[in-house]
Amino acid sequence: MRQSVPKVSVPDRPSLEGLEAKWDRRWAEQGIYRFDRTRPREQIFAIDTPPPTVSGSLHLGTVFGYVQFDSIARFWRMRGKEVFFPVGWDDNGLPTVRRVQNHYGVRCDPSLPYQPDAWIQAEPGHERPVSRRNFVELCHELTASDERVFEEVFRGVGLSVAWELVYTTISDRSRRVSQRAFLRNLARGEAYLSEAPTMWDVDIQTAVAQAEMEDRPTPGAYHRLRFHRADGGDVEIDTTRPELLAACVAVVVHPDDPRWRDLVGTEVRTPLFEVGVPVVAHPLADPDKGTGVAMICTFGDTTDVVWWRELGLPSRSIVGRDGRLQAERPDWLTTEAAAGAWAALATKTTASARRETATLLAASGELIGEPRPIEHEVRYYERGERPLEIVTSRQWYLRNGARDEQRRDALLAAGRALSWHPDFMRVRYEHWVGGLNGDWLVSRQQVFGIPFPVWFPLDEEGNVRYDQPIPADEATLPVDPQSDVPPGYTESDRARPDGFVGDPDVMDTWATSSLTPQIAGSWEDDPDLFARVFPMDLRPQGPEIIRTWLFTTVLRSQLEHGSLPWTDASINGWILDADRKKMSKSKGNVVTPEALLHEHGADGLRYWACSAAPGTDTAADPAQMRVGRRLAIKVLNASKFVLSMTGGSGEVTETLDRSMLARLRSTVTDTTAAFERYQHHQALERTEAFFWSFCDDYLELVKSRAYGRGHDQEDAATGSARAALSLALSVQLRLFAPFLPFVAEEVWSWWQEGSIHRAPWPARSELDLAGEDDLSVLEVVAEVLGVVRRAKTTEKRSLRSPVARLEVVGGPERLGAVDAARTDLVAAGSVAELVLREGPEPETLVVLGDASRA
RNA sequence: GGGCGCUUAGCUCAGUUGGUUAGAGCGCAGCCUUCACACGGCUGAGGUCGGAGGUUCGAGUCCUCUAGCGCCCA
Repeated sequence: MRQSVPKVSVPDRPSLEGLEAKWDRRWAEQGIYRFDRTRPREQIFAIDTPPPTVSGSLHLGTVFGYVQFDSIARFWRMRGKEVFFPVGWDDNGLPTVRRVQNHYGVRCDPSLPYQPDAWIQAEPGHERPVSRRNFVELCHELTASDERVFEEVFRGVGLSVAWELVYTTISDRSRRVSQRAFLRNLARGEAYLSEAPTMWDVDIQTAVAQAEMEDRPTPGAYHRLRFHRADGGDVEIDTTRPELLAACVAVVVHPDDPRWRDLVGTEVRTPLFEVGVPVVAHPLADPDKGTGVAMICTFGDTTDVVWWRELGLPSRSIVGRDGRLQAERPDWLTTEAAAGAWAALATKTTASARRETATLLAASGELIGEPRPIEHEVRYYERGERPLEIVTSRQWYLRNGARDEQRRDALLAAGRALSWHPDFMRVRYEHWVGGLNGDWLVSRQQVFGIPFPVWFPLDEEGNVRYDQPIPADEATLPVDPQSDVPPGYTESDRARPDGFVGDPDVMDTWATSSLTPQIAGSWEDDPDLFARVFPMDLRPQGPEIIRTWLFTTVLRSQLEHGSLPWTDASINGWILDADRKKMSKSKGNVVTPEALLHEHGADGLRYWACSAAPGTDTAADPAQMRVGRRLAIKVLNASKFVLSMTGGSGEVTETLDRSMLARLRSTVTDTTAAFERYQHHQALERTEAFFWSFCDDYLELVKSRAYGRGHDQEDAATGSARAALSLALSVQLRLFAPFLPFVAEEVWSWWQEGSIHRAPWPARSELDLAGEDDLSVLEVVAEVLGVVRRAKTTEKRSLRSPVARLEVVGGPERLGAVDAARTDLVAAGSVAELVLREGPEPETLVVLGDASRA
């Protein structure tokens, strides 16, 4: 076991200042993290990284997650794998639209003409209308500058990203991949167009998918309405949505409810509008709610949709896409009273129509009592501000197993085949897949997004033939059907009878994000690359997007490739603020990564992130970052010390040295196993624990010998210490490299060639120790040294003060261990006389020297 | 209402397949300065692992019930 030491160049006062900038620049110059695409698949570790949503600032949670799996990436790279570590920016869709509106103070008005050389200044707070194309240009402009800011942060925290692989979700490549995948879904019958009731955001004016909805407690009120029976009696019905009375198509009771059995099959008349509606029975009617009778409207909530569909009821829609009651009187309102009531409600928003309806009902005597205020859960778009309405519209859907048991089972099997870290996250996937209640609605009515690559023919009367979509030719992708022309037509055919129209909708952002492996791997554009990286190894992501990003990626991969997109998924936890509250902009408790990076340094911030277990919610704790920074400084100083004692070369012969290396060897084993199980926090903890005992005990014990005091410079014992120190430092720096890449690289550069981040991961074989002697020596001697220190501290002496007599009592093993390190122990403790005595109980007795000589 | 997770020292958290006196850091207390480190070092005090019951030779670690918190889905 020989360790040859090359030239060493250690700064006088090592410091963390400036390391980030220095090494980021050198890594870029030397292409340390560049992806070598010539390597075969089995030598590649491919990561499907989450593209952060491009907005004003990078969320700390994004940095937290990225740092964690960067440590994994660095481990595998040192392990000899070529790591495919791309990064993408999600700059497509509503968040970008919103940001552009707010940043520039503009809104998109598609009716305006394009202004080619418009110079639009940022005037937040305004709402200046601009053309669609000008708006899209602003989207590109702003996201490009946001992305530069994001990249700076990512570089600042030392992510080992292959920057040549960067992609954006609005780029031509992403458009091409999204559109191609959609065309294939369409060709295989997995995508279809359907006109159906749809959850609709009335402000943003777009359809919303199940995955993007959430329930929020919202104030409402029960109104008790008087419906009229044919025999002259009344039926009382509670509703929270009286404004939908004109849309009432039936009233419903539970089939087993004895109170209303006679009513079923009869007809009742609605209040105000005097429309006859049937009384029907359905098990979803809750006898305990209100009077046990509910009105069915088209559509007040999703239960209405179920009743409407299952009972074959007619459609009487009155709410428009703008969330207002329609202007013209519905043709089923025929009486004079009905017309009068409608006139008072037309064009009102649902909220004000609700109040007006209550007034009208009170006046007609058909409102019983006062409305009773309640708070109930109401469905919203997660980015929206008003409750969702249900409107009927034509949308694209993708089959996701909700209506197909075989497909659903296949998706559940995929979830079981995937390795989850932590494992319990799998349950969230299974519940989501098991609870899907409809196919995936992928179309959105928005300005900025990836258009559907289809057109529709018009018949001789100018009607759109939605049943005969014209798909784009794959070779022409990406296309914009608003400006491009379908095969076999010319631009002059647009919007003419016997001509065509382009599909005006864009895809849901998840319809693109679900294809990140295909985008990053250049599916079809670069088949050689794709074959080398797909299926990938790891999908790291946050827990909140299991039902969206993770599920949809599995779905698309299964539809297109019939395989899982990756073998492992690692789910990181939430970031909470110091008070353990979830960080959010509205609470004003968001801490920016830039500020933390500036204050604690990259390695300090990384230490905090890597200390957290996968899947565990974690507080943004500055104290933990300070600890990390302190560790990095300690690495600098301890390394400087170690390197001051190396020189020449030697062989590790001393038992104490061998004992230290044996412990390091088991640290390497544990750390490697932890990384292989995606338990980066355990790897860090083991490495750190070894390092501190290395500094506190081994360095203290060995430094006198390593200096060569009282020996010739080339003494074998000195040579042994120096070789062991040198080897231990090399191994420890490499163990720290995934967590503290800057300080590890800095120290490495003092005495080694090349980057530590391409150096081999420490192997047990480097620490192969011949011989069978007792390797617990360090443990025993460190314990004795601890007793000596305690004695000095208790007596308030300096640790350098002399010990007159040190007596160690114990069995032969204990005494043998102490004897093996006798010289080191005596030197480290300033011991005048060391006595070993056999005895039944281990004991250590310290007699301090004369205090005056201390 | 269903599901998942968490509950370990004052605080923030580790604790792998159940196995010797339950670990770390912060904070706290005391001590030590200049020959690696004051952006420091050493030493110490402090938990019986939310509660109850069970399985076991043995449980923080498995099972049942229960309380509180968080998240997801109804």
